[in-house]
Amino acid sequence: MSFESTLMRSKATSFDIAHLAGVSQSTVSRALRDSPLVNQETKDKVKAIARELNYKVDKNASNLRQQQSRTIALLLFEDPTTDDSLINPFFLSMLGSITKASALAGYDLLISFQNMSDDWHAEFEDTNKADGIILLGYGDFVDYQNKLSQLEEQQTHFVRWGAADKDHPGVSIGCDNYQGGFDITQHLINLGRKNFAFIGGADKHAPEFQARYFGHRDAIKKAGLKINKNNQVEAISTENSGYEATKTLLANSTDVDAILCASDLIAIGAMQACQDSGLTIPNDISVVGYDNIPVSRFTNPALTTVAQNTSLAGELLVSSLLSLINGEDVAPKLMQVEVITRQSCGASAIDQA
Amino acid sequence: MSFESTLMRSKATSFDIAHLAGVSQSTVSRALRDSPLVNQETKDKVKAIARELNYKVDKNASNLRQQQSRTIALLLFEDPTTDDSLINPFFLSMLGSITKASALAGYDLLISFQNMSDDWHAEFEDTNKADGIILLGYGDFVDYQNKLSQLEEQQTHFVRWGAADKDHPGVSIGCDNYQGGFDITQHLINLGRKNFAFIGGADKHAPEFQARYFGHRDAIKKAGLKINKNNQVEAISTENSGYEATKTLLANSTDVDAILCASDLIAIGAMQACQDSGLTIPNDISVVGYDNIPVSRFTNPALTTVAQNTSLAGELLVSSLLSLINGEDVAPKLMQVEVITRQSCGASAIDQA
DNA sequence: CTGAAAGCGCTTACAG
DNA sequence: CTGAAAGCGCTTACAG
Repeated sequence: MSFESTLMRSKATSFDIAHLAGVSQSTVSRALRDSPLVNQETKDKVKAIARELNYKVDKNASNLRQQQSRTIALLLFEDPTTDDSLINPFFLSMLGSITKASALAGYDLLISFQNMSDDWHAEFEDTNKADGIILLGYGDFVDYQNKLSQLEEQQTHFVRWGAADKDHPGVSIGCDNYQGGFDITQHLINLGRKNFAFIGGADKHAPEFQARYFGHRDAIKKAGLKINKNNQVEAISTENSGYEATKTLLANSTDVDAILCASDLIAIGAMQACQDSGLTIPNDISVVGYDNIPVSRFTNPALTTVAQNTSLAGELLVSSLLSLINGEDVAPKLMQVEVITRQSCGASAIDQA
Repeated sequence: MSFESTLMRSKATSFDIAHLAGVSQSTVSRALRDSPLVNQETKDKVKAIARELNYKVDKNASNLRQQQSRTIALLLFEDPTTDDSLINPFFLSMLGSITKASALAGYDLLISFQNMSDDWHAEFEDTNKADGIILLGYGDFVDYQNKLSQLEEQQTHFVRWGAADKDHPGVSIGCDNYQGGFDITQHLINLGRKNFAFIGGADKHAPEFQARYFGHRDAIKKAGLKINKNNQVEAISTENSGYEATKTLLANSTDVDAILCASDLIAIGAMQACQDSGLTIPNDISVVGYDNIPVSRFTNPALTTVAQNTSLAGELLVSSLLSLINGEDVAPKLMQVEVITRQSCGASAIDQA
């Protein structure tokens, strides 16, 4: 036992202040919350004493009484990552704006991994630890969807980052993945590329990736070019998975001149695989990504990619959730995307030709 | 008003379970917490009903009664960043392990920016929202130190990432910055570099940077090389600041052949400034960084830097804080660093010469 | 092994 | 404008 724990200060309560101010505890409570019922002089006196005693309202008592927590839970999917971060860098880039938006709204932000508890669907709101939940990421969408349905059944307040789809439960905030896939493919077509490959899932287990694939496919069709189904290779969003998938692709297809990766992490692995196979990017082959993660401007060559506005995303996630908590109806939101042209697509080389 | 809010489910309480199980509410409480006092059959019955009703213990009530929150507050300094992330990437890389370590210990993690509230030094523990605080980052250490002293005075439980120093308040977990500065400079000396510059603060406003500088300086001295005081240029940890400082350096000193940057972010700006000035890295000049942030392996050329074990750091931060909360004495911890050799130092070129 | 009761520190309806 | 009282949903000392 340390010295400290024996000497532990006991925190002041509203009764202590009431005693010192010569008023009732109810008046203290009202004064501190700036109730119009309380005389200004009384307020001033109470506040002065509170300040002096370093008094802070006990959140547990206050929350219990008011049956709310003024807290948002942010649940992150624990991703497999190359480094020790455990979190997809794209989500990491939203964290600042989510934190800021929560604070500005007067809400605390609780952060946790989704898979640390089987009960994450109930853990937060049912215990009154949080008034609502923000969900970032998932492993397999099909499994995830079941959990979402449970959340909805239990009338939990939640919003999630991801693909908007009428069949999917809950309110989603996401970018227009179809358009992103279309636009960046169109960009490659404009650059003269003809034989495309897509690295990443293209089925319902990863609906964002799937929408990107559909946009990609439709841009190719519209240009009257050929689609080779064998040139779509599954990958999860990691460098390693992108590397392996690209190795597989290159072993089977020798004429590919452009690879669209479903994420920047995949693209980093894909570039490495191309280079290890003796291909020069972008001269022999274009490689582009999706997400515009911080690393993407530093890869060699710098990665052409699709940017999603993470700052706005964070704000929308928070504001939508708060609306939901307030009992308002909230529509899913679809944000615009932007193609970021750098070197890996071959834009500069070809543009100047 | 939406349909939902009218139909709001009312959560089950321990009294509901007691009623259904035909026992007292105290017994329900004991059974749910697996008290050895309760008969196994009673426990089973109570637990079954709780599961069925989707019952969860109300945290506010439980915390209020127990006068603890089982929550840790993580306070991040809001950094100026080039993108919208607002958080230094080095701290971001600790987030996963902190989150994980907290969850494993049964603690919730509250996350907030330090500067969102003037009162952050009291906001969390005094309100019983958190049992203790983890501090990551700061702007100016001198200002920060005052806040730390206040925290200590109020007997708040806190740990911080940073330089251990007997004069600094509180328990710190950090890496051996002196050694890191020494080792990477020694590495450059081994490579044949002779005229050094240091970009970053070297005074008490940034003690980690200062320790790195001292290590740097002592390595140069030990090798019998000259130290040019004008070759230390102030910079905060951003790419832009690193860029500007390096521009200033290059305008005044033409013979520098190696730059040690106090952080990777600074180094990224420094490399850009060198390249913009027509210098080739590492042929004309070596540039090395500190932190081994995710981006550092992708810069062009890849950045030689000093790695700090962020995964272990997160775990130590959490475990130290929990010890403090439990009234144990906790010693500051100093972790070892490791030089990560990549291309920007010129190792491969020179090694092979 | 179980129950009745107190109490954690607030907010707020009720009464004046 | 102010106060006395109830009650939010638990945990735990006390009594049996």
